Amino acid sequence: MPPSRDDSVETIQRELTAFARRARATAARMHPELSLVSFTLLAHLADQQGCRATDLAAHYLLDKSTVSRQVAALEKLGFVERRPDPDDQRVQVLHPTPLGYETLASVAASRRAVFRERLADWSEEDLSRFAEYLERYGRTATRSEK
Amino acid sequence: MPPSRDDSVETIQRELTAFARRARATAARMHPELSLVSFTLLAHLADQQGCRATDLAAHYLLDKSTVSRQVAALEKLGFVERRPDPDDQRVQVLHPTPLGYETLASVAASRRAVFRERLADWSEEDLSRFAEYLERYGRTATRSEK
DNA sequence: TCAGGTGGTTGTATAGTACAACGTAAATGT
DNA sequence: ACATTTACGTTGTACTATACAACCACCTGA
Repeated sequence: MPPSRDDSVETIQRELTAFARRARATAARMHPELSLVSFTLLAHLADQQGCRATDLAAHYLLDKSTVSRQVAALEKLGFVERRPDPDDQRVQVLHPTPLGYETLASVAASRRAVFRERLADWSEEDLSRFAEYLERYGRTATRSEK
Repeated sequence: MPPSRDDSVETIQRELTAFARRARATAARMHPELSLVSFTLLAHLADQQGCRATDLAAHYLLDKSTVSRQVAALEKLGFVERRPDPDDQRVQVLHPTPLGYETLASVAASRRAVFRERLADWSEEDLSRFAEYLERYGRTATRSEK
């Protein structure tokens, strides 16, 4: 007998919740030097080739004060540098430093390794379907939070 | 062209991470009276029909001090009661109170509603496959953290 | 030009978490 | 049987991530 719609929803909810509960601690244990949040912010900077604190806040639905402090921490660690915006003196354009890029690459690699190992015995087809489902879920979830 | 194995792994990682980052805040906004963690602990008590603080800590990989404080908070809110264990005076068996069951049911219902709405336009087949994938992922993830 | 909006920091408060030290109770080994 | 070790739980302390509010400096448009 196939699971009912409600059963599936229940399972999805339970598993995502469990994952959320574990994620931070796991990430922190794996990379004491770069928390889940810092990692994400730094990755975004690398991806965007620099952006403003406000952009980070908007993109991740964080308060600007939170971003301000996270960025300050990243700067203190030497992972991020601030460049003035010639068109607007209020603005600081944030960029990863070479050390930032390096650290990001190494953390990203080791995170990837963990996931890859964890998903080692999945078929290619299952992997791509799982990825698709998560993206789809992420799109609606993000939308409803805005 | 189908995505490569690495692309899929990358996506899965990114989406799960994004979800983790959002989950707590979202849950807190939805249910100020019962955080994600409290909810989870209370749900476990209901599910197990009572258990010890140590069991909660082991099951959720939390420090016993964390559990102690969470339980104290739940008790203060009137959601949990402690019963002595006749066989071991050190032990307190934790049970949801009637109010605890009630609150749990209402929060669970509203959480379910959010998920149901979010997944409303998914086909039954996609839902059940997504649920399966998450369970499968959860099993390996849990194992590798222990 | 000046009123209101924007970018960012800082003060304050809260939740969740870990680790260490502790008290008490049970279990174990000699 | 007693001493040692282990187990359960609490409390003190500290840290991270977070939000909100107050603020300053700067920009923009009527």
